[in-house]
Amino acid sequence: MNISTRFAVAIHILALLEINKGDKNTSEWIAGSVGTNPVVIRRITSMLGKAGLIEVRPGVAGAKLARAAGEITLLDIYLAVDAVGQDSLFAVHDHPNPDCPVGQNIAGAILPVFSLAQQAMEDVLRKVTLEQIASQIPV
Amino acid sequence: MNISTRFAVAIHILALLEINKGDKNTSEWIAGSVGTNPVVIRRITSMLGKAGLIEVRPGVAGAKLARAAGEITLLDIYLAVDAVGQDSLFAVHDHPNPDCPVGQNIAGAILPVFSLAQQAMEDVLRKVTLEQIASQIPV
DNA sequence: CCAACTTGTAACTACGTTAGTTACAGGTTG
DNA sequence: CAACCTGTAACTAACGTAGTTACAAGTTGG
Repeated sequence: MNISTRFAVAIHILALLEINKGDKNTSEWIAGSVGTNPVVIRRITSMLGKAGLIEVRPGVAGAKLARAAGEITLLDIYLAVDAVGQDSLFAVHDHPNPDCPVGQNIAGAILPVFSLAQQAMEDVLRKVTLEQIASQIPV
Repeated sequence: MNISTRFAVAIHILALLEINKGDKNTSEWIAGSVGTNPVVIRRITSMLGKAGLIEVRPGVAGAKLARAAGEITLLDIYLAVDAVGQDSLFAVHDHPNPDCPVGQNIAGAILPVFSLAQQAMEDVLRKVTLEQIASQIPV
């Protein structure tokens, strides 16, 4: 299993908004760069808007960053598009047998490790800003 | 999206084998502790066997660890059960527009970060052994 | 040697998530 | 007011997971 392309597409969209400042970045135009359908873009910009990362208004073409690219981290984007859902990155089976010592204690033994592993991944994303990504794209 | 319970169930199975050394750990018995169907267990023990983590033989009840619990890491198990598939943990959209500077360069800009994030997560799993998990389960 | 048991695996179902699509309501603007 | 946009519902197809039944093939004790 892997994390949905929503996350990568969201980064793509925000990088576009940063680089094409001032132009009219309609969902149709963005879709042309991403290689998908405008509705897919609008679904994601809607999530980014609700998370406060961009400003979008119904009826008004385009969108723009709500704050500087240097102050938007990949973790912000990851959270905005619900990249791993509300659950943990790691799923644990629901009904271990409480009458078995292992069944009773396995969740308690592995959940802390799972949590640390997920945090380590998210910490990497927290340290990278949209500006750092955009700076790698030639104008 | 999250990592399949196969991973957590595999850890559960191996912890059982470590703790119930000597007993006959049939797939049916293990299924009782995990709270699932014996076939689900056999599917996973088959993967663990192919990865060389346990010894199983058709027709012979039970399974046992192929090496000491202190020498089996959670990363070994994670890889054995194909927890994130053969692809990266993070998916990237397939058809960005090569005629757009962003479309052309976005993958190159984000893949290294995705790779680092995945590695950070896997490094945590590498540092935890099955023995450490099993030691948290009272006998 | 055979009856009882086991593993390995195919095949099927049900479910949830994703991505793509069409359609349309409602906001905006020249 | 006409032309354009966003937001979102609804539907489809594809894919992975988990659970299940069924059965072939291996093993073992009496």
